[in-house]
Amino acid sequence: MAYNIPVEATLDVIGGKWKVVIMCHLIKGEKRTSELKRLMPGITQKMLTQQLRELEADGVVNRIVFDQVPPKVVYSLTEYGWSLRPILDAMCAWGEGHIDLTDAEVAE
Amino acid sequence: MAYNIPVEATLDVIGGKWKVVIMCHLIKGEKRTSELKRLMPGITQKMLTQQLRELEADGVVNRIVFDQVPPKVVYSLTEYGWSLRPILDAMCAWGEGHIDLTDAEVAE
DNA sequence: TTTCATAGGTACTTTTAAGTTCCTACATCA
DNA sequence: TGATGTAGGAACTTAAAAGTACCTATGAAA
Repeated sequence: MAYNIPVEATLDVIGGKWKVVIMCHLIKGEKRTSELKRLMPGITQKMLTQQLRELEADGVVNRIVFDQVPPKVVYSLTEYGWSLRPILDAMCAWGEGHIDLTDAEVAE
Repeated sequence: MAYNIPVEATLDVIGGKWKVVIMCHLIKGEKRTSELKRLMPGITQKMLTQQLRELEADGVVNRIVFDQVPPKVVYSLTEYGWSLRPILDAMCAWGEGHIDLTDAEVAE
């Protein structure tokens, strides 16, 4: 598909409500499914799996299944996923610097 | 509202299908509504207005109305909006470097 | 033996995002 | 005179995203 502006290609990969959050967690190291769920109390099992599948299909996330019971699956960023790091870092940094300043700065 | 991770604050402001695209255009200079519409052939008048209103409400975009007929309205980034620039730059750069490499790189 | 935790799958519903169509006002130009 | 461009409002519909509830398998621990 053709884009009107290159940044749309980026949005295709990291757009949506959860992908950036998931990747921000994976930046700090690989995580198994249950860890991610705990880190994101707002996400449902279904959405987590779905988003991880899409990230995997885009080559951004790696999925490693351990053949054991109870099941163990570990997710991590691929090399390709690491190429998104400047974006993730910038987004995280901005968020840290502007949490609720949207409201608070007016009062200050 | 409380966030589980700071980056959610960022997503609150620039999340969605159009906001990043709009801001990427505004980075290059102020634009009037019709210009933005031409730059984004896929957006509808309604969505454009709606997204600009939200960006304005978040203090990211400036709206200047010229009292003339036919109407003229010019949008630009506020100083606060400029603080998002590192994110926008990173996203644009990634998009430029990875357009359809998602498909092409496999073939190569 | 029953319960628990794990990593999902499936079917269904709800919510939100986005799109469509039709409307206004008025100066300008053909 | 009548069409054109501008910026947007309002009502309505459709599509996509997200959520809910319930299901599986199995080894280990209580």
